[in-house]
Amino acid sequence: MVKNGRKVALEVGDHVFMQGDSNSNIYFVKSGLLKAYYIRADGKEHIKSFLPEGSIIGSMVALVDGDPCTFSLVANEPTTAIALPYKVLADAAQSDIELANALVGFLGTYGKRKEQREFQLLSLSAEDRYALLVETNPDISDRVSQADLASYVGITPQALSRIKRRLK
Amino acid sequence: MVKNGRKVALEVGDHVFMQGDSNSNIYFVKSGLLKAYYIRADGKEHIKSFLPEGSIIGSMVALVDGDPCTFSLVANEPTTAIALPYKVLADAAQSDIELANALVGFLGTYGKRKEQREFQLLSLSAEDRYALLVETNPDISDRVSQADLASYVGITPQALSRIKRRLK
DNA sequence: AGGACAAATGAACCTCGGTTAATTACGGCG
DNA sequence: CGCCGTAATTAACCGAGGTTCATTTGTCCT
Repeated sequence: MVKNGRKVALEVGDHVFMQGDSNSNIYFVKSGLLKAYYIRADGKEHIKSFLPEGSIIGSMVALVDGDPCTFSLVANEPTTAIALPYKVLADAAQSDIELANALVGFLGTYGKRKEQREFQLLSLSAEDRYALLVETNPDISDRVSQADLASYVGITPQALSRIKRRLK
Repeated sequence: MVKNGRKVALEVGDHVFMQGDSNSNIYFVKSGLLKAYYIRADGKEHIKSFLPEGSIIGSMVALVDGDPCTFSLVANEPTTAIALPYKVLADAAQSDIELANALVGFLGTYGKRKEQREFQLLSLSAEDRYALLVETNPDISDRVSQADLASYVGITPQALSRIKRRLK
């Protein structure tokens, strides 16, 4: 099924889609690193997640309801990915039990990830979230800028710098 | 399918499950109001979500991986719900295409909700989150205590009191 | 009506992170 | 090597929210 997808090659800074676009594809990241982020009305950016090779991503509301994407997706490194329209997947799943269950697996994993993120944002301090990120994803924290790390944690680069000093 | 579930009746304060329990049921809230919350190591509570009648809830990691529940679920009003083991659902979905697609629908909706919550926690101030809650769920904000509202928004009751005053 | 307990508000003080702006690394690259 | 643009750090100030504790407002109960 995935083999039917369209291959996408991206240079650093290329966007897969922008917040507000109509785009109901699911993307399978083959190599490189994507960055998903929100832009607020006042222009501030907030990083939603990092998507290294092996990740699967799409805007849930765009996939499920066909609404405009709620975030932007950009390449942080030269990246290759496979694009597959969700509708194709969902339609095929109507008659393909195996595919339907694969979809269940994907959605379950996605829900799990978001549940963890919700917990972290709700119950952990910025310092704890940073420490957790470094501990669980040392590779990621090496591959992105301080500013992006800070944005992911939900603070400014300056605050992250302070935290790093505190942690000595 | 849902008819095969076990009926659960709860008084105010009764727990459906506690954080750390093994419980891989999906619950369909028929009437009343449930409250999902995390307990941190230091004893602080943080409300994950309110589940009024019509909601569907379960601990995603418990459902998908069989891990201990990551949060507690308690009745905030006298509540009736239907409990259905996720495994039963998932297994039945292996051979029932319609059910599999219903499951896809549930998981998609769940992912959407969590995506929105992530956005709010990451990009909105406490004041904005409170205003948004009152605007989109006026019923909920009437049915729960100030302390619970504050906990959901991610602040203390005192801070919420200040915010309300600011908003006059 | 009065009493008792919980919920909500208010005030004083403190801390963390935001803001702004200056300063110091750290690459390319001519 | 020195220049320049970007990233990272540091500092000074400010404001939102946390903490603690006191006070007020409810609400239920008899």
